Amino acid sequence: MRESTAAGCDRCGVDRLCLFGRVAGLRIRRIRTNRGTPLFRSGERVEALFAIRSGCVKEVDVSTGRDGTIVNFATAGEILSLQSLACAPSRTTAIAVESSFVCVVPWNAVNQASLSAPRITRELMQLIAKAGLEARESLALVRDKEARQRVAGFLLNMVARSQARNVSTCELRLPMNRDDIANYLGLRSETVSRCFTDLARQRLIQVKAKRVQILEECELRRIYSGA
Amino acid sequence: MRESTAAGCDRCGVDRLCLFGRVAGLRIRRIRTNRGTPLFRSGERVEALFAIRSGCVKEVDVSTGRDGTIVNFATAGEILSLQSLACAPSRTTAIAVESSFVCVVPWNAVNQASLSAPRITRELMQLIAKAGLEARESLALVRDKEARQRVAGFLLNMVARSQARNVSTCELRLPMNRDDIANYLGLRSETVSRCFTDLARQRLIQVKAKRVQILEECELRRIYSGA
DNA sequence: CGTTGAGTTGATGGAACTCAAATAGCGTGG
DNA sequence: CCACGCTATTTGAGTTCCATCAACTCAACG
Repeated sequence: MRESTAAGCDRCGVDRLCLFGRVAGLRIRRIRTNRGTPLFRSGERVEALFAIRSGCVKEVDVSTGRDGTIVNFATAGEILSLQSLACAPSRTTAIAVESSFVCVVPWNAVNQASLSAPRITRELMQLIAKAGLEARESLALVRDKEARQRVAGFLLNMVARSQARNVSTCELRLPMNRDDIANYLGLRSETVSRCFTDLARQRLIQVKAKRVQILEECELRRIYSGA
Repeated sequence: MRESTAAGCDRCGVDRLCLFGRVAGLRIRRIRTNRGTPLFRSGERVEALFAIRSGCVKEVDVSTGRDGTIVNFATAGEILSLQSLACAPSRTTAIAVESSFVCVVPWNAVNQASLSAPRITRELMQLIAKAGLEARESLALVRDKEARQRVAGFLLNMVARSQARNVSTCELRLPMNRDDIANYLGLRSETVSRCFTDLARQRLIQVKAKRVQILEECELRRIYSGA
């Protein structure tokens, strides 16, 4: 709809692609999704790359029984469907956790652009590899860790990602509800809740619904890495 | 040492790269590692892509306290260090689980080759994306699953990977010991052992040390996906 | 035959799940 | 503004599953 370098792109993780894309004439569409609305569904062929401008989108693996498992939360500045080029139909469904603005960059446009500029190819590969590393990190987050550690790690991760784009702050707004957090961490919402109150009782954090303040980041980090 | 298309390359996951590489003059070194020997260590800059020709190599995240956590087993035909281009120093250490033969393909050679042939770039991206997807799968394997399910899923995964290169067979040889399996699955070796005997008691598998026969794959699959 | 290391089995406690009930938030309409 | 209903979250009690620790089996080896 708009020019790809409109206000906010400088904080967007895809900005480099956008800049290169502008050179090659990349067309970028922006869409708005409401809470609960899917960006793409499991089984569909994903033809585009989704860059989250604002809001939060969860990627859900619906193949694993029940209501599926959340494999990733993508927040402002992050990119979705990076590994979709590997398998024709997507294995995940992407659902907005809250109202979100998303840039949609068609894959063939990206590929076009990357043909003319090898640097784009390189950036792209690094982004894909990074997405893989993040999957490994969330693996480390849930395996061998008990509930308190997982929750601590989750908070630290959210803070780090929030600080990557905002000014350094310890005030955190969690876009998703407890059930989603629990799902993502392989726990139950009750357990997550207990951990929150537990950490709050120790004065490491302060919780008020979706607002969390990190009071003792160091101590939290100590808990995460096996207190 | 040898020509890259020597006997066995047709079963190797990297064969396409090798073939293209031959065109561009890729130099491929082959090395042999004994059990316990590291291919590369955490913190080192990984300059090459490692393709396992035979044997088994485990990738260990040593940052997570104790003796580290195994994030991946690479067996014949699979490729290691695909996401190393995303972060300068490797976050994992790669250790041979048994005596292994490995092809070492320098990254700059790969990049050279990919400059001249866009198809190689594309293959490479798909391989990297696939590695990311596999990380997500192993995430699904340990999260929300109880011990029996994890072990069942592990066996199914090993069988599938073994069948991808051998003739279809239900006879399986596990290259790694129980501790490594337990580590990989986020369990204890005792628990893995119990699950094995449990599944064997149900006549779904037959276990004899490192040799496992899959008797009822369907039933195993049923257990994996939440019996 | 004793030693060593890997693997199995048994007994026990603790962490997290389950079910259930209480409480807090939040938007809606009176 | 307050009452209402709805949902999200917190808290409590009982149960299950797995980690822990320890004993035991088995095979390989000198």
